[in-house]
Amino acid sequence: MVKIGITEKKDENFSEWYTQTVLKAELIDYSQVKGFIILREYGFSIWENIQSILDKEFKKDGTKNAYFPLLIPESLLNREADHFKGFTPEVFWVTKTGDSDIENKLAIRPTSETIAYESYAKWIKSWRDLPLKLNFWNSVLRAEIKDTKPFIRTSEFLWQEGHTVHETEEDAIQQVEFMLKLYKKFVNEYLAVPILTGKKSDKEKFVGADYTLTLEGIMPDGKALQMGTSHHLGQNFSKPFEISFLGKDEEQHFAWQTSWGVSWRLMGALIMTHGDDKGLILPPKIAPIQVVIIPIYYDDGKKNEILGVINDIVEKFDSNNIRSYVDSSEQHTPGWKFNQWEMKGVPIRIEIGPKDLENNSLVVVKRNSKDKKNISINENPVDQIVKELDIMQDELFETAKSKQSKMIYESNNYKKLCERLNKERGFVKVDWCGNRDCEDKVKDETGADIRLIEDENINSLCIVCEKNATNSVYFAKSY
RNA sequence: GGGGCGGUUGUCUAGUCUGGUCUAAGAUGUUUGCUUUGGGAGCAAGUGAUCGGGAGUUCAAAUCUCCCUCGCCCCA
Repeated sequence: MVKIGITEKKDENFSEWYTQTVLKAELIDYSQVKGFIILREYGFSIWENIQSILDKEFKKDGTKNAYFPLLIPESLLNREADHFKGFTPEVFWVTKTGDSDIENKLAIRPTSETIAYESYAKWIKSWRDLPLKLNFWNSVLRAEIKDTKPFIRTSEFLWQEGHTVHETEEDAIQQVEFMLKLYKKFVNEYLAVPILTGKKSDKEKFVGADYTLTLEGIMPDGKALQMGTSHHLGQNFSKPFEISFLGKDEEQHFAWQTSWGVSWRLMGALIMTHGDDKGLILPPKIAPIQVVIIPIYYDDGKKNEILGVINDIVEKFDSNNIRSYVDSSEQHTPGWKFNQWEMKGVPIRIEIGPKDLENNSLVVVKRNSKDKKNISINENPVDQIVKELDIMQDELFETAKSKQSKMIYESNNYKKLCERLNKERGFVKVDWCGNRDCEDKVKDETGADIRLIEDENINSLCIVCEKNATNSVYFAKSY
């Protein structure tokens, strides 16, 4: 047999496996420019599914979509000093039009806070204008010099950024927490990826935020992947951008703000979490094609009969909102198609050939378990497949959860913490005093940082300095 | 930020060390025809590469030198 699929095993050479999978499943291709990838139609349709589900949820919460420009004047970008400092090393600048220099250079947006808030300041006059909740589906550019990886770290990425403005701090906090929960629910229920959630340390939070809430995935190689963030911006932007309103008390107040986003990193997490040695495995709820149907025939008579049966099934799939595809191409043998669609992660495959026609049945194969069974054409096969898709969605989540739980450790000994982080990777839960020095010490020794703060106000000792600890946190190496 | 490996046709690989046999080989793909189809079919003919880009050394460069670029891996 010629080996033309994925040639690396997921357990043995995870990085190479990942690269091959995203390329061979035709999710992406590389572009001519370092750090930039082409999202191909199959990959884009996964992103479209993510978009459409989240978009509905945002709108339910009263958030509306808008679009802001790609180019930001430097004067706007540096109005909030911390924010500017945080982003400036990775900003792409536009300095010319044609051959002429631009007098005031323009930043290609690394994120839209500044350009949006300039407008927000003009639009918001009174408490009646609040809350203002907008979301932008766009791409942002942040120069990545090294260690680029499709979906995980690229210089341009697709995402959504939500930007809300509120009358009170309580309202803003509620929004920040609401978005975290919304994201978590989506990631768990649709992507079937288990995550941990919590607060970022001051070192790791979004520059310009009071605090940042995060969703952290644990990839099969034990490294953390930040899969989304929700920021409480406090009044850090409303003050420099003068987003103020006349309150019910007839006084001027600075507004309270939030921003939150998820990117196509979610797709990276999806691929890493579920894939196997044969390629992608896509959870049914997010798969562009949920069921692929492969006809098998030896002569034209059977061919027409089989395609007829398939047409009936496809109609039923359509009316049940099941995304199906019939691979009736004649340039490949069924065996080739089996491998191809497995590589592309389609949850369920149906085979139908002369033998099945005789028995009045279909062969149904599940991508995750490779279980193969016959189901009768007469007994509502579509209903059965709908059920199988539901079951598979759950199975993928359960499998991912049990794998993830094996990579979460606790420790109360500094040496063991370092050993663990250096050797086995994974997340290690420890108690921490809240001091930046202790955080940096672990980073220096292991390369790991605090991925999230889980509990606050605990009563224990810091694993590094052994003074009073205030938080329990997870350390991990990260993408 | 530091280090290592690599780029040869759409894809994968040989050739590079030791320059000449390379007018670049094989597999796979692709096109046409026949034949086949239940786990990556077969035969035949055709197609496809300014050897990542630039400069240099040389009588002669895929091969040596320098610069650039893209990808991958390890470390921080």
